[in-house]
Parts: sequence; C-alpha cells; structure tokens
Amino acid sequence: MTVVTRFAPSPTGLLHIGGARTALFNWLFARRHGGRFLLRIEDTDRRRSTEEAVAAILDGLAWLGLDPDEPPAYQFQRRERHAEVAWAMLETGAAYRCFAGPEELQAMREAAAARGERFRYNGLWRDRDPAEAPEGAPFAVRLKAPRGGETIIRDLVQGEVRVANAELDDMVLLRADGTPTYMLSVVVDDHDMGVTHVIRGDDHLNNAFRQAQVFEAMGWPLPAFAHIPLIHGPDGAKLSKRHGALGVDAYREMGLLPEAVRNYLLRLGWSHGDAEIVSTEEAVAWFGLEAVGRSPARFDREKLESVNAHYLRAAGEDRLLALLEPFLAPPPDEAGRARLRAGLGGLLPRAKTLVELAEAGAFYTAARPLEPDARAARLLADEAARALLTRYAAALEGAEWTEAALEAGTRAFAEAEGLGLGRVAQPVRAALTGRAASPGLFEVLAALGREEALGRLRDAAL
RNA sequence: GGCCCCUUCGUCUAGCGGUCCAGGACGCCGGCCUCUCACGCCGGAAACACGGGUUCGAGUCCCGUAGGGGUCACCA
Repeated sequence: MTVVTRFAPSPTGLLHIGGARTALFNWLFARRHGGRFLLRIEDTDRRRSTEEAVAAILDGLAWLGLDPDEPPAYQFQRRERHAEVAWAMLETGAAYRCFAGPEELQAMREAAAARGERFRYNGLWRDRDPAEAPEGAPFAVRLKAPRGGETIIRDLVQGEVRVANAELDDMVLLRADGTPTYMLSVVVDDHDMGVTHVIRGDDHLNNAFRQAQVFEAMGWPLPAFAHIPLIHGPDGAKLSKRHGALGVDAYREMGLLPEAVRNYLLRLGWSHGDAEIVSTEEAVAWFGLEAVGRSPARFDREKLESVNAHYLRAAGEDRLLALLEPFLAPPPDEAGRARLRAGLGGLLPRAKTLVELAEAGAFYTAARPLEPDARAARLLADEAARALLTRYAAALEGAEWTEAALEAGTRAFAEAEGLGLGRVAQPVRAALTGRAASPGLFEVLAALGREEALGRLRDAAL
C-alpha cells in the first residue's frame, strides 16, 4: 500500500507556523515512505475563504519547498459528491432527516443550559416518522450515530484514545440548504483521495471520533490518524493572531531562510537523539511518527534565529547575495555590490538573519561620503585623530593591498606613532565604516579596495 | 463545566527500570582570544510538578492530586 498524506488548510487567513509544521510532517512522512503528499484547500466556508488566502498558502508551501505531488484539490468543487454520499447514507438508514429548525435547536440549547447540562442533540427525529413533519419543511441530514459503546482511535502519536459514544451526538451531514458540512466533506475527500495517513493538529483529535463514525457508516476503511501537538505562543496558549501576525511570508521578511524554518519546525515536537541541525535528506531518512512528542511546544524566536544563523553561513556566496538583494536599500551600484561580496565572509558571523546581514554590510554598499553614526562621529571629532588619519592614509599610499600586507603596514604605522593598535584602529574604523564596530579592520580595508578605502580615509581626515 | 490530551533546566528536547549526584541545543553568566563588535574555544548556574503505590531498584510502570492545553455549531 503506498502512503498518501494530505495537508488540508482552510483558506481563511495566513499560512501560519503551525500549519507549516503540519504540512512539513505530512510531506516528510510521504517522502519517507515513498508515497504522495497532497494538498486540499478546504474552502467550503464561502464567507471566510478568500483567493488571497489560497495564494498565501500556495506561496508559503512553495517557499518552504513543500510542494504537493498533485495539483491542489478544492473541497467546494466536490460538494455534489459529498451530498451524494449523504443521500446514500439516508438510503441505507445510516442517516436520517431532522426537521428541527434553528429556533427549536436554540430552545433545546437554552433548556440544557438552564439545567446546567451540556447540550447534545436529543435525537428527536432519529426514530420519528418523517411523515410527521410539516409538508415541505426544510430538513438537515444527520448521522444515526451509535448510541452505546465507545469509539476508539488508535492514533500514531496519541496512542489509543477512546470516548463513550454517549458523549457524541448525531452530527449534521447535510445542512437544511443542502450543503455538506465539514465533517462529511473531510471524510469523503480523504476516502476518495486515497489518503492513508491523516496527520494534523491536535485540535482535530475530537473530530476524529466523529469522522471515524462516518467512515464506519459508509463501510470505508479508516485511515491511520496522527494528531500532532499544537505549537503554542510564549505564553503557553495556542498560537494565534494575538501573538503577532505569523504568516510564513512574515518569516521570509524577517530574513529567515526556508531551510532554517523547516529545520526549526522539525525539531518542535520531533527529535532524533541530540541532532539539532538536520538536513532535508536526513529528515526524510529519519522521520517517523513514533518520535513525535505528545506535549505542545512553545515557539521560540531566538532559537529559530540561531538555527538561521547556521544556515546563513552554509548558504554559499552567490545564493546569499541573491537572497540579500531585496534587503538592500537603497539598491547599491556595481562597485558597492563588489565590495559587499568581498566583505561577505567577515559579515556572516555577525548576523543571524538577512536583515541583520544587510544592516551589518550597509557600509560596504554606501556611497561616499559616509555619514558616521553617533559613536563614530565622536571618534572622528577629535582633531588629533583626524590628523592621524591623514598620516595613515599617506602611509598606506604605496602599500600592497592585501589583508596581510595591510595588517603589517598598520602595525608598523602604529608603532612608529608610538600608539597601541587600538588607538589607530578605532578612528580608522570610524572613517572606513562610519561605525565604532565592524568586521576586522584589515579585511574591511582589503574588501573596500585601495581607492575606496583611501577616499573614505581622506573624507574623514583633516 | 463535560469529554479528550499533556507535564524533565526559562525554551526545544535526550532518556524507552539499573550505565542519570539526568545529556545536548537556544538563551543567560564568567573567562580566553582580540583592532571594535561578533564568531570561536573553555567553564558555570539551571529541570525529572506533587503524593501514593508496583519493584531489590522509577525520570522511566500504575493510581490519585495539582497545573496547563484542546474541544464541545446546520464554522472549518
């Protein structure tokens, strides 16, 4: 049997980090078993589903490299088929017509609340003759769920979970307007799409019982379920809007790499011994549901960024420069780009995100004359320092422009001036970068190139 | 509130009855390196929620308590 997994988001908002992880686990599980990973857009809520949300989901998955193996299925387009199944269940007696209207249901709800009980549909029409209903009255189709016993889910993550059938009521399959409900649609689609493993958020665990009843009623084989714990915010509650807009696109804008987000997400709730940095190949080879934990994990941005720092350093010059481009403002000229490339190696250990990298390297792409920041300006305000820069520039005039030669030359200069290297380096740094902190002075000098470096020194000199 | 799930350092986690005075990672603190800031390296503080069992022996198994979370629509 070939494994088929699916990611089934409803397009009502962003592709958030929890959804992304669910998609990742489905994708990995399918890859691990040489199966297929499908995408189903659950857009049956016409009021809340939007085109933009669909696009955001598709974009987000593509960015993360979690492309489905087939074009996405749209649930709304399959509503006829869903309804057919409901009618078939009516036919076999697995479902029945319920003529209780919204007001009636509301009254029952209130009555239950008044008694301090939880409302469960009382099966009023379950055994009643439909002929008793007013002529032409609208009706919903409800599942004739088992009354006694219990429904058991053998969940690949949660273990065996059971609930008394008395806790479940006869859910609506088809609304009075003839449209199928989510519970019905999901089951029919999972069956028709040949889904073998339903891997989804823990918040669906309760749904699994009801869905199992529908599978049962139709005589369809039950897929394997795996309910993975949700990702919580730093406060321990389910990740939501109030924790900040957390669409995948936001992570891209924060300057994170897709492979870093994937690695971080993978380690949230799943582990393989002490492995922290796990390549996609390793993840595919190692991933298994048995290693997924059962307790929810909190989202930790600092750890994400540290993982990102790792992948930033591993990304390679050309790709990095290309990724950096959108973060460069204003767009640099060719010479600026060349300086940035030359200095990239020294910038990397100083940045965890593309945003930080762009910021750290801004002095390379900046055009003369530089605008020193407050601390650099203070270093350059000193007249003796500026006079020193004049002499230093002169000393470098004929120097061989390599990092080693520049270091030797600078040390010799400092000694001749009777100064420690630090006394020379700081004003020079301020002149070259406009800052008081930067990558090593000699690599900055080398990356800037003779002309630009001397120019910047003279701009700041007396 | 009913039902369901969860509980090892601040956070992510290793641990699948003895090798655990509990290991790794992020973060934090200190030191080294050093032209600044980082990186790196070295060191440190930091956890088995609580109470009962079972067992020669429990972080690991069972029960209870407490705490946290999820879910209870003709929404998905």
